Amino acid sequence: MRFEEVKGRYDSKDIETNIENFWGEINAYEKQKGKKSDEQFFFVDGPPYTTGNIHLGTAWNKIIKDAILRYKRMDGFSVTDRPGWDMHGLPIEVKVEEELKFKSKKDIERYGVAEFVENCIKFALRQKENMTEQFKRLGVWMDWENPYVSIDPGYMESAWWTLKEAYKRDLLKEGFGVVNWCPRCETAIAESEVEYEDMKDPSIYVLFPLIKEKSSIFGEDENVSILIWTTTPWTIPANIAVAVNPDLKYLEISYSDDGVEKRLILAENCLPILKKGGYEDYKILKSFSGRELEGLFYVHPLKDLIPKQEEFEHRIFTADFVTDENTGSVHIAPGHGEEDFQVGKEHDLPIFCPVNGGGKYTEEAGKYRGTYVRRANIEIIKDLDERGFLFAEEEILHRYGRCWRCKTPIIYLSTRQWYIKVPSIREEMLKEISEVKWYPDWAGSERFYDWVSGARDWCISRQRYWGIPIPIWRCDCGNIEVIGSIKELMEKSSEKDEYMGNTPQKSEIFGIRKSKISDYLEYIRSLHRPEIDDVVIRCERCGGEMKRIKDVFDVWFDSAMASWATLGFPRDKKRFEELWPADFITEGHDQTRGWFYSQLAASTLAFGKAPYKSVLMHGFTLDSEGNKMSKSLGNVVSPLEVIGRYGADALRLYVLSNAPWEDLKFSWEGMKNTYRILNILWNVYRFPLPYMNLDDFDPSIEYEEIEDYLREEDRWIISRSHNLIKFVRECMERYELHGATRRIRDFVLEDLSRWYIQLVRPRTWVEKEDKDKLAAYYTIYTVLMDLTRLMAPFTPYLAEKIYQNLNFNGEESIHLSSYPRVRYEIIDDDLEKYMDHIRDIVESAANAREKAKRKLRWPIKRLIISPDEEEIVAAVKRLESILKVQTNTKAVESLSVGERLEESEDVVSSSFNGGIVYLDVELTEEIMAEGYAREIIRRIQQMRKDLDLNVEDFIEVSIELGRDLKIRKG
RNA sequence: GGGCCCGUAGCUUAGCCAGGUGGAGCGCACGGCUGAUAACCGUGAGGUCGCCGGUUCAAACCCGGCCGGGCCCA
Repeated sequence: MRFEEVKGRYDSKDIETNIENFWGEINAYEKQKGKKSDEQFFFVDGPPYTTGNIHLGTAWNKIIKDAILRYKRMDGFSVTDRPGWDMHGLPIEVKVEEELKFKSKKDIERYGVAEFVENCIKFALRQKENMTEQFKRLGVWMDWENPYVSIDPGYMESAWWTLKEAYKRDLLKEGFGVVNWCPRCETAIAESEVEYEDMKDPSIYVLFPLIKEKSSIFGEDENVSILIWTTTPWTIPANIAVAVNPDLKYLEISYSDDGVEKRLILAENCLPILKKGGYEDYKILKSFSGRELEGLFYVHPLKDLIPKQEEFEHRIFTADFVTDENTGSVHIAPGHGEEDFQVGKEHDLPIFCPVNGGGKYTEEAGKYRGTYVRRANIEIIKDLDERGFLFAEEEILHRYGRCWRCKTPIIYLSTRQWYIKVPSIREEMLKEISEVKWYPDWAGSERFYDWVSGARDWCISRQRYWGIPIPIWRCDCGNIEVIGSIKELMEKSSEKDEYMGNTPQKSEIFGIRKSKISDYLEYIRSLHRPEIDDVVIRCERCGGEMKRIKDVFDVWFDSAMASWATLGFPRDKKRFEELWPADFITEGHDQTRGWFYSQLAASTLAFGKAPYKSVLMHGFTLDSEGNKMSKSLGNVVSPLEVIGRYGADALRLYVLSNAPWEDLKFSWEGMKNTYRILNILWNVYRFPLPYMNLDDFDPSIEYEEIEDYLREEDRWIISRSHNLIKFVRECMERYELHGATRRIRDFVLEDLSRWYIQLVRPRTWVEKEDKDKLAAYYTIYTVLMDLTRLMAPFTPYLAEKIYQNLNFNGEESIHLSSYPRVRYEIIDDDLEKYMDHIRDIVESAANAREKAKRKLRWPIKRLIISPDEEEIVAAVKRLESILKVQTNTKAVESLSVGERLEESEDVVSSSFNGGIVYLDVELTEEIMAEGYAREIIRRIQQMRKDLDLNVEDFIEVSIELGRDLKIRKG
């Protein structure tokens, strides 16, 4: 038996286990890697963060990548498919802190940084292993044994090199800036590490009394205050200024407060808020533009409690960002807000920030010293009220940021941090965006372009432990050294004999294989904190001791290097010159401000060039309602659960049928349906096997040998399959994976299962040697072989399974074979068009039968076509035999174009796209005989089925006829 | 509040770029086939193409506004 006959339905679990083992046995992946090609496809994997498990989104991401990489390999490219892992950063630190039940940084210091970092290494490595196993289960072929990891000293060195490039180009600066700050983790955190959610906060309106001696626009007896609004009372101790919009209209209002006449200033559109303070009676006295208010002085309302405030002058400035919401005047605390900071910088104001890293007030906050800022809100409100400055107070539910790991509400603090001066290279970056091919186009030209246009300085420093140590050494004299490589550090280090003298990491970095290193942990630790912090450099300027600044890099800086760090650059320049920049990357649309951005910034500063040539931006996975999946909503679907129920192939085909750049609303219904399609394909595949075996079909037969025996339907399905190949290839070139998969699904369902297999079935039952039957076998075989290779990137297991059974002299694995190529000469577009018409007519005839209540089992005397155009006539003429069989008709007639028939008792009609079908349903004796015969057959078959008989079981039949029927011979 | 994307039958969606009869699958109702059979196939019902306005002889499609969802930012 040439082909293994297949019993039973499509069983994904069985197939996928079986094929996974098969790949393992023959080392399929390694063999594929061994295939060399001159054509390189340098793909860079966006490294997932190693925390917890994969989810549906990361699964989709890797499946998209795998489908594209498999396609590229089959199409003859040598593919770089090294996966990456993002393993540093706060999320892991927080996990480890949780494991160790730590509450603050002090606990870490007490425990020991070295031990803590070692825990982080172990945690990250453990998660990496977990997630690798899960990705593998999706059928993803990547170089899992040899991933790039951001914690490898070799990788870290690339980050050092990059920072030094920034330094050389004067793109690195240290400066004060306002950052998102987690008071628990006591570090700056990235915007991406901030999670926004609704929170209740006070919402207060505060009067800042103007100093009349310095405010000439008011009369001498006027005690006027400017009204501001804030949801962070705790920032008022740090208030330095008030901002108004220069172009808005402001009003001076007189109102009565417990009988005392008072005056305040607010924006015209904010009048309604007077009611909030309970002041229904008021008078408008004057109006000013914001510009006229500029330069007025006011008194800090809590200056008696905060002595330091006595030292500052408080003034009104104008700023365009101020809107006429709330009061139209914004309280400015340059130490506690980005915009505030900008105002401060512009006007050279003091950056007053009386809050420490732990979120508590410092000495400078006077009365409030030692209090945790959010806890001080109530007291501050009370103090304002006692002094008569609290105009109104309420509560507000608004979105407020929390540290996404430890959930502590963040605060904004001005601190000294290290920055990459991105605005200096912004124009270069924008230019590079247009050099990149974006899929879809708007991902680059609109979304990303807009984002980069607003690019600001990139804060790269973090006050934490688990990250790439920033390679800046500083001397007390102010001199700094930015170190670009381990070698450079060793040369400059005054203790180089002790540091890294004979440790394994040195060997690794200078080219000795990792397998010789006895202790991988030690190797990784060598370049991390705290070991690295002990290295000192002799200051060239003053001869003093330079020490490393304590900061580590923002993790986004790590992954920004991926495209060259994965090539070992700068140590290995050859591969870099050969491959860089990346041909292709693909990630979710959240990476617009993430990896797409960080890579572009780093690459532009280091090479003046985008690190990727093309980018596919994909969507997010949402639940069936279109809401995001989150643990708190309880709507998370695990990819492993999906695989458990329907298999990896079905999951892959399902997610790949979604337009990549659109969000994917996961539905179990959709999964079920996709599984069903694979089952139909499975049935199509297994149906001919027994017949082929029975006839000892030889698949080595060539098209030219059998060409003359091919029926029209054979030519048709072959033509269809080559048009399919053409279409799928075109889609893949544009990364329109959904176009490809949907067209394949349609082909399987419509062309193969519902049409060709129905047409071809009777031919396989002929029990003698027959060229017509052979032609059918050939056709099915050829079409299946093309189809299965076409599908290999999408459903790698099922494709392999079918291939392994059908293949006779091809590659050992389907994934080592090449992608089908179009044979234009066997595409017959006319024939395909004709067949469409025939299918329309058959469908319409079925419709007419329904009207005439005539089952398909009963033949029809005549089928008459009234065509709207000559093409229909041609189609009917060429494919008449198919039409006859499929409509179970004795005769087919065609009228001339436009000619119609009258309906009658025996003639029913139904229109189709191209004309009208008439059925002559007159019952002749012959037709009745045939009809009843088939009724009897059907009855017998049903009884056989009810009795569970086999095909080869013989039965005895006796038939009793009703009195109207008689035996008719023939 | 801003940028980008999405909004088509009960559900999942094609069509929109290059305006001119809105297609499909699931589900539902009815039926067929009985040599793919715990499968397969057909017919039918079901659509204000998110809402409003504009351009046009003609708009699901182009333009503007609004509403709802997503991502990112403020």
